Amino acid sequence: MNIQQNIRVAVDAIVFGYSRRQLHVLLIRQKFGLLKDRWALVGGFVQDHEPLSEAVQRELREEAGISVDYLEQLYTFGDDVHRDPRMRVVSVAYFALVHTEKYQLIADSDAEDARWFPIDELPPLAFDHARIIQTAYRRLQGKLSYQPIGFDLLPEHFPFSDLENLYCTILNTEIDRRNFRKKMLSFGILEETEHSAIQKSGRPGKLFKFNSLKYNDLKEKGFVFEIKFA
Amino acid sequence: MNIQQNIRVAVDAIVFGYSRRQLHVLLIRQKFGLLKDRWALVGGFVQDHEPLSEAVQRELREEAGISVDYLEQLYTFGDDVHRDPRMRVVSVAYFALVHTEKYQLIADSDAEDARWFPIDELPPLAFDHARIIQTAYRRLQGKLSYQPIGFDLLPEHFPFSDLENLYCTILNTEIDRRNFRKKMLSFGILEETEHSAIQKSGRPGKLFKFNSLKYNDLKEKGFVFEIKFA
DNA sequence: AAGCTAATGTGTAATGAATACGCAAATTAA
DNA sequence: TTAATTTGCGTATTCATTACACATTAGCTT
Repeated sequence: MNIQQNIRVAVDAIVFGYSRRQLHVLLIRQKFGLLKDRWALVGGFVQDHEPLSEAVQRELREEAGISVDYLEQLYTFGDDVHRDPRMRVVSVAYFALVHTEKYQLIADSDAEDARWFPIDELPPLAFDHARIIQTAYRRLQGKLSYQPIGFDLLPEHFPFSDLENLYCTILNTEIDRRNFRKKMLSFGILEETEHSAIQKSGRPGKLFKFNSLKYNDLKEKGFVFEIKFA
Repeated sequence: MNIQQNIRVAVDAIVFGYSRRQLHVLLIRQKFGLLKDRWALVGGFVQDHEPLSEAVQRELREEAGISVDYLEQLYTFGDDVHRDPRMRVVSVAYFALVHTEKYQLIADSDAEDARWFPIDELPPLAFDHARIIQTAYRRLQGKLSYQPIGFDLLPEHFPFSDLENLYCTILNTEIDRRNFRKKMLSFGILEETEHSAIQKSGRPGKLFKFNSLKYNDLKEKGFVFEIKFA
């Protein structure tokens, strides 16, 4: 096999977090090169004997100090030959979600020049990263309607209204609170805890937790977690 | 940017065809190397200044002499560092569909060592291509239920029963003929033609054609072409 | 030509899920 | 105490899916 190639393989991670009723994306500030000080996705070149998904996790650790709760391959960007002006780079993008607890940790430690941005207040981005984020956002919206993926964005215990708000903001739609609750509970993947959420006003709500065992059980049986809105 | 990398980027195409009530996959016989005479997917290395999708089309032209009607990126296989025993190869797999007319042309010209295999009668395959085909097959099954993608596997004019059989065989399920017809027609993306299909027995059926203009129109408006089965 | 078989084409009742609400209960703030 | 707010539960209506029935039109057989 004698084919010489001059193409680099990179990975990029679109990490989503949710807090203060907003969807956030993790970005890091470029430290070197032409695009110094521009904001960009976490990412970098893959090492010769490193599986792609491990490369993502390594970059997330090195550049932002986090490990994620959900990771899946999104898309490989390699049709634009000049994505990176310096050389031909094919980038395998991954789509990641983190629980809001970890979220806080990172958001506070700004030392590393890693920061969360609300999805609708993104700064100018390096390369084609704006487009990549749009692709990831659409994927998130799509997945949310037939997979209970939203729990990876919430803390372990949460009031029902937080879950409802998450769906509203990410899908950018209005939901009937009562029907949403009914449908979501009917899946049988939520557990009521003993704790309650104390609030500024109104009746205190019970805290729920996601039961991943029951979820996996149902998923194996081919159950579909479709959730629609009026 | 000083990072030396020794990873090759390849593309592979999973081409599906449909005929004689069976789903088929296009394979080519390896002519060189360790895996000589093994069957494999159409594919090869990407050239330095070539977009990924063009690389796929080039390989399809060079190795099988076809152009496809539908092409979309499937997944990038690069977690198994020894997929290809000779070196590290990251392969971007594409998922393709061809109309049955073209199908016949290829199937007859066996000269190039390109052949169609029924999906459930695949020969031993090179590399991890069996796994890749399984991934593609599942994607096809998934897509079929919410996108009218099946028309890319049929000739321009077809009787309704052919469409129904396509759904049955690919999804491996039984369908109520009457409800399927009703639902499919309700989308408004099919046109009745003047022609009829003459058959061995039974009342002759009208031939239909897929109206891609209407389809694109509805798709833009966010219409969902979901089709379920009992 | 009459009758059988096979496939198409249309209709309709029954079922079940999604939707649109109403309203009581539990808490805080005034 | 009262108003405001949020949770939690219930129910009638609407709409889509499902399960069928049956007439129609052809070829084939006798």
